[in-house]
Formats: sequence, structure tokens, C-alpha cells
Amino acid sequence: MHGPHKWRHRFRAHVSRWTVPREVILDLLSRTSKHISAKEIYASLYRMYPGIGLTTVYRTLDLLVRMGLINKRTFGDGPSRYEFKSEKKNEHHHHFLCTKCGRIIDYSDFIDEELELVKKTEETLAKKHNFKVLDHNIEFYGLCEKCQ
Amino acid sequence: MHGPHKWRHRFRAHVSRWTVPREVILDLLSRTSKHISAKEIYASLYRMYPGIGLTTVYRTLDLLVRMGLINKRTFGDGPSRYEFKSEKKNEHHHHFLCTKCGRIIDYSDFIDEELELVKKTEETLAKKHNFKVLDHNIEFYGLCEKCQ
DNA sequence: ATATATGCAAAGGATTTGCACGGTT
DNA sequence: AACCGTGCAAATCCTTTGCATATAT
Repeated sequence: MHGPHKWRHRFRAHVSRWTVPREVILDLLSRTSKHISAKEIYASLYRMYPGIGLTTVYRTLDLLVRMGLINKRTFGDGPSRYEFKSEKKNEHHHHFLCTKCGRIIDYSDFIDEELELVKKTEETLAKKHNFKVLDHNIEFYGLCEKCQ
Repeated sequence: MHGPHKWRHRFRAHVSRWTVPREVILDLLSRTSKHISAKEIYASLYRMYPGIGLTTVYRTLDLLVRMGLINKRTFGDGPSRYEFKSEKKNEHHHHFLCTKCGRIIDYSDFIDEELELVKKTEETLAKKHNFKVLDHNIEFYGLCEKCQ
């Protein structure tokens, strides 16, 4: 019972309860543009909600992934990072990672061409190996401005 | 002192010593087509070389990556996986991962188109953000034949 | 009321580090 | 001989699990 919220009904449909930690975590994610780790979420929330444990953060993230509200990603080593799924279709983007400082930059150039490539590949994989492609990921590695 | 080996000189050039664990691990990798984890390497070698510790496997893999002989990859969760870099240029490939059973399938269709896309993106990133692109990775997720 | 969610502590898995010893150059 | 590499154990980091308690429905 924490007021109406635009995601509340989705929890209901998912046979999951609408709790403070879930509301707060989802809210933070929806307002965060970058990829964020479980520990970062925990730390961000700590001042306002010191009662929310890291375990709950992990469990909530898991749930949100299963509900399809967020994406889970792993960049090289380091912890898994989570990102809110944008409702806007054209916010699709890919990543560039600096292998030296770890910086992650989103870019969305050539999305059209990428999608075309993706489509072709999907078709081929489907025919050749009988796979069902559901998602894809394209990333570039190299050195950012500062690290060259 | 373990006989001549085609990689021995590269170790010398790298100011690194040519030891039994290094030779054996590199040999195994060069004969393995799939992505293999540190623990799997350790286990494979255990019967023949029970003296080689897991720590050495990790340190050797690290060295081989720095030498540019192998690639390190992380697929979703799970341990890092390593793959010998093929000398043949046209063995470049990408991956399809089954999100249910974890199976990884290599494919090399549309490599030409992918390379073109990569090239374009590299140029744009270089101009726009002053990045130096060194590598890339494209992967698809979905369900394999058995898991659909 | 009842099933689900939470927090804490402990366990787990992957990888790294400290250190004395052993092997390569 | 000098220095680098190795193995073992212990330490770390991220994530999951067990369990008693709190909370949403």
C-alpha cells in the first residue's frame, strides 16, 4: 500500500506483491540512464532507505528481469549491470567499452543497418539451425579519448 | 627445456619463460575449438599433469591474453571462457547463445556485412567521440532447437 | 489468515594475492 | 646466481541460500 503507481498492475499480473523495496528500486532504475550495478543501487538507496538489504536488491532485480522491465548485462568482468528498458522503440542502442578505464558509452548510429543485419542473421539462424532469436547485442572495444 | 615449439620465441620476446604449464595450457587451447573455462582447462590437464594448479592456469591465461594469443570472453554469468585466436583470418565468427540451456553456437554467416558495419561504426566513433576501436563482439540470444 | 517478501548471516563460486620454494635463463 | 614462475592457502568480490520475522493481499 504505497499509493498508485504505473507499474503496480504489472506486479499484480505477475502474482508479485507491490512492496516498498520494489517500488523504490524500480523507480530508481526508471530514472537512471546508465547501467547500474546491484551494489550501486543498494548504495544509492541507503541514505533514504537504510532498511533495504543488498539481498533484496538482487532478488528484485531478478524479478524485474523476469518481468521484462529491465535488462541485465555483463560487461567483461565486474558485476552485472542493469538498465531500464525504454518504452521508446528508437532508443535502442549499443555500447562502446574502453578496455583501459572501463568507461561505457552508448551510441545509436547505424541502428538501421544493424537491425537489417540482425534480421538477416535471425532468418539464417532460424533456417539453418532451427534457432529462435530473441535478442542481440553488439559492442565495440577500444580506447576512449583519455586513455589512448 | 621442453623441445622446440612454434610459440617459444614469442615468449622470449615477451620476456616470459617457457615453462611446462605454459606449454601445456597453450597446446590444449590451440587444439580446442570451443570456448573453455579455467576450471575446465585445469580438469583436462589434471590426469596428465596433476602438479599444475588452478592459480597457474589463471595466471597463464592472463599472460596469453596479454600476448594476444587467446581471447577472453564472458557469456552472461558463469566463468570467463577462453578461445585460441585462429591465424586464419576468415575464421572470424560470432555467437549465438541459448538462454535456456546455455549452449553456445558459433556462426560465420554475414561476416562481410558485419565487417562493413563494424568499419562504418569505427569511423563514426572515431570522429564523433575520438575513440579508437580495437575489437568488436556481436552475439544473439534466443532458444536453440531443443529448448524451444 | 496466509502466502510471499525481507533481512541477516552464512555459504558458494570465480578469481586474485601473499609468500616461500622451485625452475629457467 | 638472479629472477621469474609455481603451488598452496587465504583473501576478495559478487551472488545465492537458509531461515526466522515482517508484510501485502
